[in-house]
Amino acid sequence: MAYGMILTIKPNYLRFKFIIHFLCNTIKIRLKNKTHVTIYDLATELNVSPSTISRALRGHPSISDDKIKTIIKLAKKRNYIPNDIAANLRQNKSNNIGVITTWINRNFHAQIISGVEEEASSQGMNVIILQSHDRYLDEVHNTQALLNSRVSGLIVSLAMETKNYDHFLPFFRNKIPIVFADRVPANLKSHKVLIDNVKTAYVATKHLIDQGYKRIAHLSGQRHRENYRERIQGYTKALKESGLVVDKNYIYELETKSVEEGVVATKQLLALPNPPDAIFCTNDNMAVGIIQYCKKAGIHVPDQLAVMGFNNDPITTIIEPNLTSTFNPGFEIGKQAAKLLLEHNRLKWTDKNFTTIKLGTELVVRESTLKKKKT
Amino acid sequence: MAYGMILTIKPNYLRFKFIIHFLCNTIKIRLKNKTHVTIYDLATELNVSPSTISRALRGHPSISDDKIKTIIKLAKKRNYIPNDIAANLRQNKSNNIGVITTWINRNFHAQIISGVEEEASSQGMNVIILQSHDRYLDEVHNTQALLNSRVSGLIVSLAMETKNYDHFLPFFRNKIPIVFADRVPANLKSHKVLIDNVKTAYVATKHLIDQGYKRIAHLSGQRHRENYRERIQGYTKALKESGLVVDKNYIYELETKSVEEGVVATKQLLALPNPPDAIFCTNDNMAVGIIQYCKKAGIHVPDQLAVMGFNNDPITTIIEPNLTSTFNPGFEIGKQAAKLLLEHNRLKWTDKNFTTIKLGTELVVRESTLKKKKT
DNA sequence: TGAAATTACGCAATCGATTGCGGATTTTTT
DNA sequence: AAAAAATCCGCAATCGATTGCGTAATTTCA
Repeated sequence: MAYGMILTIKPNYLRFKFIIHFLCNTIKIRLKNKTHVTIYDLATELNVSPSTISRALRGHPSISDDKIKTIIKLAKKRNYIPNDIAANLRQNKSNNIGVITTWINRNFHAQIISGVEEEASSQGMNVIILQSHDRYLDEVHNTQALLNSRVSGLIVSLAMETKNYDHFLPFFRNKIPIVFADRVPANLKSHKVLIDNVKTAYVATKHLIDQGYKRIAHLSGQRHRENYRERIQGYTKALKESGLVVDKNYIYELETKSVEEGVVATKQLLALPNPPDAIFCTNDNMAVGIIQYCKKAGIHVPDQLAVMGFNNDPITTIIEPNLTSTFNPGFEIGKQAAKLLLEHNRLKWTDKNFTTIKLGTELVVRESTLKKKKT
Repeated sequence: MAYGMILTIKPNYLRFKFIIHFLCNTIKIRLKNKTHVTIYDLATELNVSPSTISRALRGHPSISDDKIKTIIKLAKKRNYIPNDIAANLRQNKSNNIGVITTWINRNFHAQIISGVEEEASSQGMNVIILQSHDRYLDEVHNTQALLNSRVSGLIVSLAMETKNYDHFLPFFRNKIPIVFADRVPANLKSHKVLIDNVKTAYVATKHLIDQGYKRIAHLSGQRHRENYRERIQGYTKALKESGLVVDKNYIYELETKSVEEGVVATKQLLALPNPPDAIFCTNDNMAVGIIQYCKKAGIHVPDQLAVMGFNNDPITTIIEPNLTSTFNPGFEIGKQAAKLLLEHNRLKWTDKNFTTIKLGTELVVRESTLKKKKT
């Protein structure tokens, strides 16, 4: 018995409409047990074609205003929900963009995602987020998943481990735009949104030098990840310009850049025969951890040791002494990346005109690097 | 001229295969300009049916091992990428779940998302994230988008503004499971994963009382959001049990719970004829902001004023004095929510057996509420 | 008034993978 | 050796929305 069943008639069956109706009412065969209302249901009810429904719902000019109103009214009444999956299949594109980040719960990266989400959803796009946990294999796996789900674009912040970029090739092959955000690959032609790492690190180091610090250490990430290589470059450049020696023992290429790693490095540095009088960290967490360690160890910051961070995380104004850092516009990076991506999709794909956007940063001086105490 | 074109033959056209081939090679008509390889392409090349390709790629037992190997080999060679959109349409479900949160870049919520992502991606699901910014209209809009994209489930942390839950009804109607996480609706039957807000607030308040504080204020969120109502309940319960008066002027229902709001409230509290000697905040940011304000204002924490937070954010161990707070398992909430959701999808939908998971919390005592100084 | 142009809508193919049903071979059983 | 049972695979419908092409009906123009 077919109670509460819904019969949808596909176009190629329209000619059998009455026959099927007859059969249903006679033999009471359950043809379907649907949950969602489709345009065919609406079409059957209004005795028009599905094309008309589709066009009406999207305000196509070739449908009369009367009909449009009637159709929209019925759609609401029947709780019609457009099926994006079907539309996407037909149009060979999806309305979501993928984001591969390292860790969602790191402030700076959350900022980026937040920016992406804001821009994307303002343009009717959804954001699919995957984490690589800084692992190469996770990143590869993520690209695979996003490829299968046919995202219309990809925003990536590279994992620390990643050295090979072949997993991005399918995107280029299939003309799916990629925008690298913050963690970008040096030798891959693509869209990029990032900060000027060399300059930012240079300015930060210069500030330390200007404050009179002579032996400046640098805790960075691994050199093969261009962000850190460039920061090391900027750091080195500043030292050289000021006639200071660049000591390899003063440069750490950390794996996780965790507080623990930072403190271990600090201990080693301070145990050197000629210990540093300043440490420039590549993130704020480490810097804060180091300041806390110093307090315990009775080392005065900034008099005995200056500490400088990176990213201008909210914690910079909580730790005492307040942490000098550099403001990097995470939210804006995400926003620009999304904008670039969506803009790209409106144009033709050309391999040549990849855009690189470098956003400005700002040194934020606080007490942790001020040799002369504030009054 | 058709150079580099790919010809895909749909099943109902297989019989015209040779005719079409002939025509193409003769008239050189461009039939298609495809980017992605499909199972039809593979089928044509291997001279088998698309069904065989589909089954082979998914290891269906009725396909011989030989053929499976050949097909997988060719798929790799041709860089075949399965089209989830098509599969999803056919199967009437998608492989992504939606998450509506308030703010991605708030630590606690980022933790939840992180948990969701971890569990979901371990089960081959993608996570679509949308932000409500604590606004009702954004939340409604977000549900709409996720409905259209046919997510196979929804995880929601309610916006502060939300009082009406009708926008979730379509999900129930269409049997799309919803799991509310942390910010749950009291009067809606659904899956829920959260903490015991009453108990947690009770324990926190009790701790203050035990420390000897008599006039305890509470900065909370708006009462219609059940999290905050329940925390106020727990707070009230503790006071009453200890024979302390519950003063309405001591309870604030804040809108944004920002540092600014918190400090303004604190100033008002301290200006009362009978000012509080302890403030229990519903998040850590406010609490830290208040401590910082107290330092400027020359008010000693915890001697003159105790400050307690909520969530156990990393900043609790950075501020001085360290902030007493309650550990709430954000990551675990997200993970459990995702697990519950995916489990649900494997079972039959029944309106009756909604699950509520309450996760344990933990009071983390630090200096900001210790009247007798630590030694 | 007859021809040309508009208006308004329908037909059926299409996107790409999945799957119930059935059939042709081959293998096993009796 | 005939019958029964596996084995392996193809056919064509299906999911739901979109869209090029075509046409009937109506309006405009000459």
